[in-house]
Amino acid sequence: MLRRADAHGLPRGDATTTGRGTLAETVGAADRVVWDDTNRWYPALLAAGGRVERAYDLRLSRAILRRSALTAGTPFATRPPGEWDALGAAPAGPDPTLPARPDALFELGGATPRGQVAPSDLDPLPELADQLAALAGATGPDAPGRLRLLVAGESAGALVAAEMHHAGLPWRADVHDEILAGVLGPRPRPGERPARMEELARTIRAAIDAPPTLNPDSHPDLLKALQYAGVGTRSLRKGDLERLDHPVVEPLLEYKRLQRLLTANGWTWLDTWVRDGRFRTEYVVGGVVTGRWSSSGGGALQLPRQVRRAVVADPGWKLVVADAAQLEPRVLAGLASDERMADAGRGVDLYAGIVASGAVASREHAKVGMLGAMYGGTTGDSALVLPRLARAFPDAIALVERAARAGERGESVTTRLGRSSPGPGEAWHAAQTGAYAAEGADGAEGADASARARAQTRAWGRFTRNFVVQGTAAEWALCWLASIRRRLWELGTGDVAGAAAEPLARRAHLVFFLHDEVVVHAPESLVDDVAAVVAAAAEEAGRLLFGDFPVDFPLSVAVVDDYAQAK
DNA sequence: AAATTTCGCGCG
DNA sequence: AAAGCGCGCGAAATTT
Repeated sequence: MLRRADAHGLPRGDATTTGRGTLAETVGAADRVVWDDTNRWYPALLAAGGRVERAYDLRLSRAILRRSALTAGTPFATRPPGEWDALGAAPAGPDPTLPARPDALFELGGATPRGQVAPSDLDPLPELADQLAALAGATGPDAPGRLRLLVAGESAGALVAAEMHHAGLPWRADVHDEILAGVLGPRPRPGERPARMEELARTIRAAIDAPPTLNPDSHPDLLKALQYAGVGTRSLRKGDLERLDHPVVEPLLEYKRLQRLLTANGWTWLDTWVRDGRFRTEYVVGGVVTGRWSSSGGGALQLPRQVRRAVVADPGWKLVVADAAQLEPRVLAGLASDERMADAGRGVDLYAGIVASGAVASREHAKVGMLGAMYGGTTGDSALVLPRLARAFPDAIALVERAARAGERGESVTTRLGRSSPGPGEAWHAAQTGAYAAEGADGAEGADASARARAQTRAWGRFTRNFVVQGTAAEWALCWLASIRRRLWELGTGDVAGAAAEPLARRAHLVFFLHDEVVVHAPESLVDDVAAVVAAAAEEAGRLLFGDFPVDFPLSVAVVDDYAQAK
């Protein structure tokens, strides 16, 4: 069931019951759609050549409003969990241009996974009314406005995610194969190691006098063999191995590097995830508690730099790659209204600005210091320069410290637009009270328990410390994405061949998003406009979050033929 | 045999 | 021993 709504999100006209077949006609004239789950409707609509201008995603918005501290006093937030809370995300797709995902558990219209409610059973109208009431009842500075912006951004993100899945990331399988063959040797037969890796395996065995049966992929066996050969290591981590002085280290690190490429982004990956020159992943909007996106399929948010050369624009097209420079510290400056940090960020390089302010001696110190402040680092250079940063930027540092203390007390924290962190959970509380009981007891066990509890306390403080920054940065990114999407559409079609029936075929469109970075696939004739669009959108995002507070969000923008050229 | 855990590494 | 935040994924080991 769908419902027409006006520009304020208020229902207009009668409810419409529709099947997917008639969806394109049904929403064709609507300026805004409210639906249970973007993933359930939008892929088919896109496949039918449709597009939605604006949407309200009830599932995603509900998740935010049920937990937000800003709506905590409303009946909506305090009601016990209901059917809408059990609503699982629909799978993205099916996309007619792509065969079913190899591991797809179910298809649209098929069985509903255990424990999840089929959305068709639920009436969106009362749910929408409830959510609008919760929004209206939000409390705090600018409360309704901020939360409305957040749910609008989250919903727009869902549109972007579905559209990116539909369009796919241009991917040249032949270039990818070239990269693999260059490093690993030609594609081996199934079950065999690539030539270069087999060679390295032999070198590794020779260096530690191991039998030819030693499989370097077996951690326990390899670790034992290393210890037997007198290589003093207790792990196989790259960082640990690098510190060792032994002839086996170099071939072993090289082997691991190749093994990683082969298993994560090798020929199997190519066969599985690239079809007809496109890589399609499923973006999971709000997949991270902080509001960041995650992805499912192909490890899309971990594409190694090594293979990005295979991301190539179509003939007559370019990739416009834009990333926000030092997004998180800038967001922190805005969150804390720290004018001195905002000043330091006036240029393209905030860390250089911090050095210029005299707070620290080097860019590296500025960087590890800020990262430590936002992550809760307590060791090394990061801890060393923190006091200097705290003196130079007291407001910013105080904000993350407050967030950490709140987490240590078991309280939740909230982003700029109103996304609140989850509580620490039962095990955490149990450890706290358990440790309290153990304090009185003598002996190593009591001390142990309370040490563990303290470590957990601090760990949750680091989580909430980071939550406010990472979560607000994710909100900035949502606003950025939504603005880019709207502005790209307004650019219209480029001077390029393409099917007229396909809305994106001749328009610049988003094809990739990675936390603080976007890739737009654009007809050559539009690249200057696209570069202007992403910059204007970044400015708009900053204004939406921080109003008149003068914090800048500069971008680095590259117009390239392949993704690897961007950095 | 299937499900779950461990380790490690890629990305921001 | 733990260790600065957030993730997804694959192979081998381990458990059921």
